[in-house]
Amino acid sequence: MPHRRSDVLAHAVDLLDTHGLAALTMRRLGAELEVQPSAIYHHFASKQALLAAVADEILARGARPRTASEWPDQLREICVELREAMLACTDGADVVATVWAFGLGAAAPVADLEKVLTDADAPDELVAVASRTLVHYVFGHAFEEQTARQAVRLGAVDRSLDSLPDFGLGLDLVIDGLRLRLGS
Amino acid sequence: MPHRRSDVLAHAVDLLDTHGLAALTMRRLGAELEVQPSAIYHHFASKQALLAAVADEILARGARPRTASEWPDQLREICVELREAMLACTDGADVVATVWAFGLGAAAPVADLEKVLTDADAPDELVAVASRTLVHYVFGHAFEEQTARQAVRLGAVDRSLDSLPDFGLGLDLVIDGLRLRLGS
DNA sequence: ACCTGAACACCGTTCAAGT
DNA sequence: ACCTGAACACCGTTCAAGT
Repeated sequence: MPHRRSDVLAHAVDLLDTHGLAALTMRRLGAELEVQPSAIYHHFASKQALLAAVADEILARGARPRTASEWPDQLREICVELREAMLACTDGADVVATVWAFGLGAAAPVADLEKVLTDADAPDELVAVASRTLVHYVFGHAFEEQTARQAVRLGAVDRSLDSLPDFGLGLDLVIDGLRLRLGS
Repeated sequence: MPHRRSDVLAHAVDLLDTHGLAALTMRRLGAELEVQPSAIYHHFASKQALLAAVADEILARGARPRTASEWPDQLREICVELREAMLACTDGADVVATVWAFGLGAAAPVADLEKVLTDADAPDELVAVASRTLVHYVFGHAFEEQTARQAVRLGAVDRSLDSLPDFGLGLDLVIDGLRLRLGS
């Protein structure tokens, strides 16, 4: 029976979560689907396009109802949701951050942050700086945490995980006088 | 005539800077050195080990005299130096951030930040949080900027570069009440 | 619409053997 | 100490052809 694009995508996320980014190859994915690698190109133009869809899917799966009413809380809510969506999938931070940096997908969180700031009547320039700075922090923190965990799990390295600070611990970002509270 | 480890490393950085991370393969590097790919394994245990050395070399080449006397300026000095070292080499941010996250190298900037904060009598916990937060910001910003530039240069994407905020523009980080000024 | 089969041009790594 | 040559087990992608 033929596969749909969504089947291919679901198997790709599965493969990523189960065996990591290195195992997410067109050939292994083909094997998983019991199909020739070339068949995947019917659904996705390239591996990059597949990864972009995977990144969006990781974010979609992490979506949660937003409850905060004040904009500083709304910003933190978006950051925490982004962070947890990425950490919920093996190598999720790597995939999402890379796809976003290439401008190929994973644009929703930044768009959401920008909307909150715009609605809060922040000046345009600050909207761009603040939302990017926030995702830089979230990506950096999540990527380090996830990578360090992997490295330790693989026994590749003896880095202590104790020194990894919790997310947002006591942290504020102040951009042009606007204070963005991340700490709990 | 035989090559030294330093020759191999220099050619690796060259290859990275000239043709990007995708071109930095053991086989191409071998060809560049007019040597079999397997010969590189005499100097480096693996490609990962080579990349770690490349990351350290990128940072070493970006080293500059430190002139600031106050600790907030010293922190910014380290961040700017790190940033510029990474941006000076094609895919430098990607290589340095990845090697650092894996705990395989590129540890000097964080160690320097920690030293400045320790000398400024910051409490231990804050030293760890603050220095990591700073590099997360620097890595995130540099990685996005470098990747976006590449994507545009390759014509892969039509992302506007205008919206990329300058580094540290009007930005302060406040961690447990300690204000770290990045903006100029 | 969805897939096969074969091919092309690559990878990192290992290892016995050479000088 | 430094390298060769050959092999192993892989990659992403293309494309004519099939159903």
